[in-house]
Amino acid sequence: MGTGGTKIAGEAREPRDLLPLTTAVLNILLALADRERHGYGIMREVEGRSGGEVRLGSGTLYGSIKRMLADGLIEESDERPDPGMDDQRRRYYRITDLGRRVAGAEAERLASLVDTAREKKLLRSPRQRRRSPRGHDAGYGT
Amino acid sequence: MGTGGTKIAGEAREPRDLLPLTTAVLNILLALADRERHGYGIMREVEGRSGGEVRLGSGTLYGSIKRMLADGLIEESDERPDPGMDDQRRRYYRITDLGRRVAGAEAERLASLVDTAREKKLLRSPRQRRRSPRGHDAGYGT
DNA sequence: GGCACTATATCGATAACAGATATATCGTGA
DNA sequence: TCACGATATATCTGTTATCGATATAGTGCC
Repeated sequence: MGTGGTKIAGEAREPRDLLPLTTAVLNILLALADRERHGYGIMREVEGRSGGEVRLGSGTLYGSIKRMLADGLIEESDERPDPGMDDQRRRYYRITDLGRRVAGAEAERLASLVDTAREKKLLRSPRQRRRSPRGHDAGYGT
Repeated sequence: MGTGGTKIAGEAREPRDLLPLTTAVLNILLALADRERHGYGIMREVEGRSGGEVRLGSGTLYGSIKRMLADGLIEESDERPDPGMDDQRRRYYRITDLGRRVAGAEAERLASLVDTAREKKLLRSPRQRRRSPRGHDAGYGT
């Protein structure tokens, strides 16, 4: 995953063996952190959360999902979270405990880089809030 | 640059054309933020700052430097910051204004991801300080 | 002189990426 | 009912970044 990571696919049981993550993988884990979603729903959540700036190509999305399944970061769900709308093409995914720990470890790693950037005066505001105008989870995933 | 980035090498004049950055490129920019350094010195600064966890391979390092020069993120310096120790093999680099802006923009992007991870309860501590036992800039670069 | 460390650079194999393409289903409205 | 745009998954191709190995050589010290 890293582009630049040390990991043994399919055998890793500890978060650090899977780090660092690519932005795509981290974004997918973040999208799945609060609820199960299907691939296309993940795509829209990421795009919505970033205000349209981050976009996952379908090749990146489905390629990442395949690898993440093999690594045990996510797993497929049999449930249909949206009973009223049962599109049979959809495949839903759920984040695993390992996925949570890996995402947390990666976020800590990034937070450390951000801290360094602050210390070295590369970030203007010491603590800024930039969120998109509207909520980032309105309707995605259904 | 990204693994996953939209940029036109050599033509970009605005930070966003160069985003997202790879971890390697961001680390190099952070290492150069407070002083000029040569390649090997960058390598040790990154390793030291992360407590030995992040390591830049030489292929990654010099390949990144070449691209960053082409993109105008860094430039070569003629000065010898360490007069007493003048190793002629060394090539020193300096961060450019563009490099500063790009690093800042990237750090903001990452800070946004970290915020999302906090909101979704993937980070235990809301604000942690993890620095290596000793200062991270003791002696590197000389 | 000999040796470890410093220092830059390139090469090959691998992995991840974007975007295009393929295929098919779904919802809506003419 | 049929056409169409949006939804949805999947694969393929070309490009790029990465690691680790390899090459080459200067430096400091005993």
